[in-house]
Amino acid sequence: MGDKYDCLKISNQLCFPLYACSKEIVKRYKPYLDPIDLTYTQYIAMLVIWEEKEITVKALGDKLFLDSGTLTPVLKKLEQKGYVKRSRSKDDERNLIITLTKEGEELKKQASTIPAKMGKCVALTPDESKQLYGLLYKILGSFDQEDN
Amino acid sequence: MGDKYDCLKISNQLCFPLYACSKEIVKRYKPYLDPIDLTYTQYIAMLVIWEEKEITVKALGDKLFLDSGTLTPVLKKLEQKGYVKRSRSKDDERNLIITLTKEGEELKKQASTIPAKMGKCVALTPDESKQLYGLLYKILGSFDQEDN
DNA sequence: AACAATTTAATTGTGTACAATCTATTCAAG
DNA sequence: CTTGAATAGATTGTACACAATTAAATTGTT
Repeated sequence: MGDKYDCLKISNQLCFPLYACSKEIVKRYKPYLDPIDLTYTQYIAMLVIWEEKEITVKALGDKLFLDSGTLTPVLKKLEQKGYVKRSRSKDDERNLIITLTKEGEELKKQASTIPAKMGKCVALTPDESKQLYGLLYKILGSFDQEDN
Repeated sequence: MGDKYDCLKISNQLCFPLYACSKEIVKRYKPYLDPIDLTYTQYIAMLVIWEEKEITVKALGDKLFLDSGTLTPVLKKLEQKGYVKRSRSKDDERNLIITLTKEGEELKKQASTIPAKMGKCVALTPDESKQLYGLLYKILGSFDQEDN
């Protein structure tokens, strides 16, 4: 039992269940996001925009761990759907400021029922969820540091 | 503190750190996978193929939580790189069997150093890693059940 | 002021992911 | 044996995700 290639077994990888779990949960958002015409990526962008009211693409990217290559098309989509406005900062023309439209603000009400519905789909006790949350943010925190 | 929209705060989501953590770790595989000319998806496919020696696309998809829409191009790429062979089963022509080539088998040696290198990049104690692993597979297990 | 270095977004190209559909093969009921 | 249902892969279309590059604006130094 156990040769020198055991380390390559899929069941010995930590990254794989992380990757699979993430994908499977994101997939389960779809039935709840379809009615408000958002994809998962658009949804988490909206979460931050709802919270911040106004944010640059750079700051949004830092919070979501996404770069402009991903965010530019996502934000153009959200603008096209009428949920946000994109405009350059007067202070510094390099910055693109994202702000909410009235429709975007309205959407918040409908979205507010989603977290509770999704909570039921994760088969963990509240305590286990808290543990998982803590472990994930411990990893993410270490990444923030190494990136300075 | 805490209004009725607190549930929408990004810091109250469990899925988001899962999604971010998965992406960030996958990204950190790149320096180790580039030298053997594999992407992360190609790598996890190879992990299973190394283990199984011979597997159908369907069985591979079940293990990786991926469907043929994703796997077909990935496996064609791996074939093109000379690491695997794709051929229909004689028993049941619907099944496509993936087998290792000699080059694919050789690659295993070079890949075997990767897990240890990646282990260092995750800032968890061995005990925490075990905890995280357990929680993730608890979630994945519950998904397997609901899918029958 | 002048210009090199930095910063912010946008763009381009490659590679997933996945829903929906299609095709070929096999299975199952009559 | 035959037709309808089921199964396995492939295909198509949409949407990320990210590396690498580009372009515009700003900052720092002289």
